[in-house]
Amino acid sequence: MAPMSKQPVLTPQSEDFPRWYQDVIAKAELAENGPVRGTMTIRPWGYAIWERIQADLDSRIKETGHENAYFPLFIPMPFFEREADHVEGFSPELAVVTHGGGAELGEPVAVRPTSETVIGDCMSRWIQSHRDLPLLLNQWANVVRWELRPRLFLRTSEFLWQEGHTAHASREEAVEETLRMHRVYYDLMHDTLAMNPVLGRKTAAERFAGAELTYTLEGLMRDGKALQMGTSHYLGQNFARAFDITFSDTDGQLAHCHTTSWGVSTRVVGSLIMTHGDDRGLRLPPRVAPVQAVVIAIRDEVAADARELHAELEAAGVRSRLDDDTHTGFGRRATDWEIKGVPVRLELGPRDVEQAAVTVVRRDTGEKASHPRSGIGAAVVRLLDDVQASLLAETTARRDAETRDGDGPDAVLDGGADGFTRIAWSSLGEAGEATIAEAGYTVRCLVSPDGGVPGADTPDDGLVAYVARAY
RNA sequence: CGGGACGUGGCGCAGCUUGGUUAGCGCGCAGCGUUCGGGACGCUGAGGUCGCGGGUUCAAAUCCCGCCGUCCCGACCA
Repeated sequence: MAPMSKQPVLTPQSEDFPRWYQDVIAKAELAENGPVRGTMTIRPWGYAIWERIQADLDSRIKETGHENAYFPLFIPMPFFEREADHVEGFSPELAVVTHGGGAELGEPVAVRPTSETVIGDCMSRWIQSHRDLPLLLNQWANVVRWELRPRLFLRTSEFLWQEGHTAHASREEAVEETLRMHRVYYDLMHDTLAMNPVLGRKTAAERFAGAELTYTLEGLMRDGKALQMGTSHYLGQNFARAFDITFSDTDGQLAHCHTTSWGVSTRVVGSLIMTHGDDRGLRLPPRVAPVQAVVIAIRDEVAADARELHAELEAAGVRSRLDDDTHTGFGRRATDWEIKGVPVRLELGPRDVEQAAVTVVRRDTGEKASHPRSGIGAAVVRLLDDVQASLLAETTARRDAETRDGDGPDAVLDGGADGFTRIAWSSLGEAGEATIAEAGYTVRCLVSPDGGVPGADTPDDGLVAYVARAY
């Protein structure tokens, strides 16, 4: 057998990365374009991945004391106009419904691009006293932002996400919440998705419309471009003033709340593809893989053994799938599961059965080995942990190798470099930020010199800018 | 909205310049058989208002006009 040596099914990454991305999405059956430009049909395999992310993040959100709720899709237009920066930021991508019930509406309604406003409106009624605080809410929803240049998962006019919205008595508490959720996102990405994003604070230019502070998680994709994978905002009292979210404090004084919002969307599926994928397809970290191990029965006569093996894996706690579709050639099936990114493949043929063994292939390295049939469950569990760890190690090493230091705008203008360039903010500034923008570079975030996340009161001066081209 | 391209079975394309039999090809799909340890092969078969509307003509996928849609490049974005 000639291992791993077939014609590429996908466009190689080095040849045309965007094309590779599209190929993987199509061939792994993750998603496709919807009939309306910018919309996305998420296919079962893609949705299963999202559901794993969702389940993981949902439990983290609940563990930190938040409750899920659901707010309306339609929002009165005037709501947006109450917060000046917010309207300005979102009006270009707002979808507005002008007709309903066969007639023109007296008041057009917006389709939510985000829910600060409708939720703010509720908060103003739900909060009366400091005893009602903090109010910790989250919703899972779809939102619509009319996009001019859509890309599956990365930028679609409609996408799925989770948006947390909280209200607090003090700035200190709200900031703490903002940073807490920023950290929760990091845990999700690092521990579950095997990604190692750079954590930092957005510059004024990149801040969320209506926020005082925006914290971000910036991943580095395999083509050297950065991707914002999640954000957490301290909204100050901006929305509290706009929506009259007030409470009586312990002294009986009426005060405005401090609010936060934070979100992670189906975009992370795109980042998963571009962080771990290789020329053979997707490589899913075991913890998000809908199927962690696939048992391929090579020939009909081993179908019963394969079924047993599959049951054994399930008993060991592995999300296993049996592929006994021997009608389709072995090679075809092996490649299909590879493209779909299943972390471990167990091939069972007559030779294996004869030797009371099973051929085990790990997706990340392509390594193929024969393993005794006994004790296979525990061995696969160990192997999955290994794959999880090595994907994280690989992407971390890649990020570090593609991060360099520079000084001033010229650091990127001269080099035209991929990856991150670390530049002291003091040598860049808002003028430098504008200059590099013309060459397609942006300050992804500001980080403390020691690599930590800058606190809310840490001034920009003295921080280090991570600069990159971004999606 | 500015610049460029393209709409032909599910997908990818050819045919159009020079109008003329039954609109082809690859992949995919269905049935049968041979295969099966890295995207197998053979045979048979299904599937098309040639984006839409109008015009020219004996005759339009092909020429003309209009419309619609899509994709790529620029200004915004989880």
